[in-house]
Amino acid sequence: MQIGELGEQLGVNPKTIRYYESIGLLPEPARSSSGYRVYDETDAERLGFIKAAQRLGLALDEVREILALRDGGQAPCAYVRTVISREVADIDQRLEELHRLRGELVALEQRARSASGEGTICGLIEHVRQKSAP
Amino acid sequence: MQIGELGEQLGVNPKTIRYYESIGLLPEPARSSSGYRVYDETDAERLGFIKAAQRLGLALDEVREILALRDGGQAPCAYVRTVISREVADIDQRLEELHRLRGELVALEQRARSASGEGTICGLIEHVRQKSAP
DNA sequence: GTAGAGGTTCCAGCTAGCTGGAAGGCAACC
DNA sequence: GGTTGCCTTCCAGCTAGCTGGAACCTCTAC
Repeated sequence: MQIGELGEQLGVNPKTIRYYESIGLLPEPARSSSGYRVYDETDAERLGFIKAAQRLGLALDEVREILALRDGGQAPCAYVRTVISREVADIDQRLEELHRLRGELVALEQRARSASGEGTICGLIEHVRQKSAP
Repeated sequence: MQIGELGEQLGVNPKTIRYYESIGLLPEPARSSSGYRVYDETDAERLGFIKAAQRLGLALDEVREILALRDGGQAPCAYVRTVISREVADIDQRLEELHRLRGELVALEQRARSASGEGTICGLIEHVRQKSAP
């Protein structure tokens, strides 16, 4: 498939795909006779992985490192294990914090639910609306 | 406490704290007679919240919105509830993705653990080391 | 009273991660 | 064969989120 289709499929701008290639996140793809980039499902999976990791707050540098580990899957070693452990510990902390944040929000919502019946006017709206007004 | 101490406590650069104030994430603090910013535990808690939310991948704009909800806690209403629900749904998705990513990494580590005894040399090291070399 | 650490404002510049535009090539349809 | 649309490279510019530096003030210790 061409770059446009890949981008469409994953919701990623073709520009971004070329950019990822330029910084070594995606391998240089095959080219058609006319020079167009040609991608396959492996590329799509990889791009999906990048986007998922990114949504979780990983920097592209970290993603690159993880992908490198994944790519060279043949003979991992002690060093690799430490890299992975660090990453997992990091994720665990994020999980915990996300849980806490979620708890806070849910508690807020409880308060919202109990405080007002179906009222649609409150000071908060004004507050929040300021976002849209310059 | 002064800006330096607050920063120290939370691991945040004083510059960053002033920046947060300038974009409305932190309220304008009290000032000492000589014009120094003076903070209390409430500010520390708020800054901690901001940093936690940020580590989870929330943009400062979103953090601002959540803080606004929190601040105006007196009379939440229907609109507020929808904002919160959206945020919670978002978090749930992130939680799920984080779990998946964690699973992948742990699987990778299993492979590492079983493949090599205590070997410290492998192709991966070279690969990963390229990061440090220009 | 002077040195040094830490505070102030203001303004400029930086990194990460894209994104837009120019200038042109290729493919497919009418 | 011309138009439309997607592709190419290259280079510049953008937003978010800081961060560094200049120029100056203030507190504390010697």
